[in-house]
Amino acid sequence: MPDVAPTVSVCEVIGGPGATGAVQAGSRVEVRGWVRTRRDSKAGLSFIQVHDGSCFDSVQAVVQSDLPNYVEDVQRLTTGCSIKLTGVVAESQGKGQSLEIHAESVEVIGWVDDPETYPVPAKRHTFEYLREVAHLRPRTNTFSAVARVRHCLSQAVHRWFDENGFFWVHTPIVTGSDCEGAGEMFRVSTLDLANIPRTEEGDVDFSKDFFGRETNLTVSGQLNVESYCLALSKVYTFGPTFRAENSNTSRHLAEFWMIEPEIAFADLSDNADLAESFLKSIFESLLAERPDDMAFFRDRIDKGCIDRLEQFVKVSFERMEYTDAVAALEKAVASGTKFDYPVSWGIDLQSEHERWLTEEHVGRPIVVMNYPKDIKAFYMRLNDDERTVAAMDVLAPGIGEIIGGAQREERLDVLDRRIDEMGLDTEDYWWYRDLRKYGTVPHAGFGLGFERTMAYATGMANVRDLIPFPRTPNTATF
RNA sequence: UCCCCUGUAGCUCAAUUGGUAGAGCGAGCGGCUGUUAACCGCUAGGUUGCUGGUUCGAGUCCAGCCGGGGGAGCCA
Repeated sequence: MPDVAPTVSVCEVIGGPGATGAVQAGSRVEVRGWVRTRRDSKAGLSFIQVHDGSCFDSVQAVVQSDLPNYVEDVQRLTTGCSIKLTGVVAESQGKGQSLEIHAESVEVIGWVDDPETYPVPAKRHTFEYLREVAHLRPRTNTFSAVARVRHCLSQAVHRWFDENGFFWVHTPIVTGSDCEGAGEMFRVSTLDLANIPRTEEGDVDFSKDFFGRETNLTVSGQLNVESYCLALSKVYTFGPTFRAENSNTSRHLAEFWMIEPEIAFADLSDNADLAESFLKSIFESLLAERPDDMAFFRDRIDKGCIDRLEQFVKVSFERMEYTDAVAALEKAVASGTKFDYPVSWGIDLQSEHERWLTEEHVGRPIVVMNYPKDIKAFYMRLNDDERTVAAMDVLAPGIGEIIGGAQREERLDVLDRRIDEMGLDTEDYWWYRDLRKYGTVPHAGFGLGFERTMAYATGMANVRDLIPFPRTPNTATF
């Protein structure tokens, strides 16, 4: 018997997703991880479930009572203890797993001081409770699965863009642009709050601040990424985004991650094509790479999640003009469907309308295109009808809007007119306008909320449970 | 920010018309078992979110505050 056993992951031992197959029955290995449960048999052995996060399932270690530290250590193990064990991988005699580890030694690395107070014992917990122990919730089945899915989708995002000729652009987190216009912003400042410098007029004197001007956390990388788009043709951002809106819903976070591709020499239809093939691809990757976690979400969280994704990657998105969407809604109202908000051309679609369109009307993802110009941002391209802009929203059943995007206004005169109409100041957009002065091209892009995408994929109902440490109004504990 | 619901043991919840708190899970101890949401028995554990009020008496009624959840708006 060799003295050294190679250290391997639980995933390698039990042959989970992505395992290399290097570990077979008969291999002698070392495994490190945390105890999920311990079951004693008075026949003189204990069963320890060990997880290390490398895949969904834990591995069962079978420990005989003749180990020297069986009584003083092994029989005192409780949920959450960290251990290092060596042993031989073997076919299991019991049901529930095919392979297990017959332990030759068990070393306790870290005890759980007081099992009575361990916040995540092996029992059911509500998600609300687990948010209060966000530092320990990744040890639960659900949150380790969420973490792996998050990683898998993140990698799939970068891989897809890379393989399709996109460049990842790191747009700034701190922005001096006060004109991003996508909601309330968090101020970034080093001014002494107890002693704020004032101008002669009595206003806050931001020239004394760190950047010599007013700065905030970004609400979108779009304006910045457009400049790289008009040089590198196909670009994207993927990073944190901050909104200081006082939003208290299962779909909003103050800090969330957003994916924003931007493509040059492209129109709204190209944009919708991009959204569709991109989304399909990352979901295909998820289905292929995390069957263990997805099976868990199907069994315990949302029965339909796998079917839904399999459908999603097969079926083409429904595309619908805003005008036709409103017509469909009006027709529904005429035949008895009740909405809290009235429907007519010119309104922004309410959540209930979007839900009806995607869930009732077509039953799958839908791209709504060409919205009235008055309800959309200044930078969206004005259509020839002069009433609508080339905007699009992708709506998904159960989650609502996951993508908002548009073809951008590339004509300087029209852009200036729109800035004017919106009561904004063209001076503030000098560099953005430069992009239209010097070699402008039609271009388009969109923003995809990463946590919402995860919610759609997993069936998890609240975006607060899809980001490791959620930030919401009144909550930034961890 | 608005509307609704909610706050009792470590966790999830009970407590009849106001009469000073119970269960399940978890934890500890013991029994049993190649066990696996294990099972059986025993034990410990609560100034009922906070402050004030009504009452002989408040978990229960009232007011304010704080926390949590759901929905709306805003959006991703």
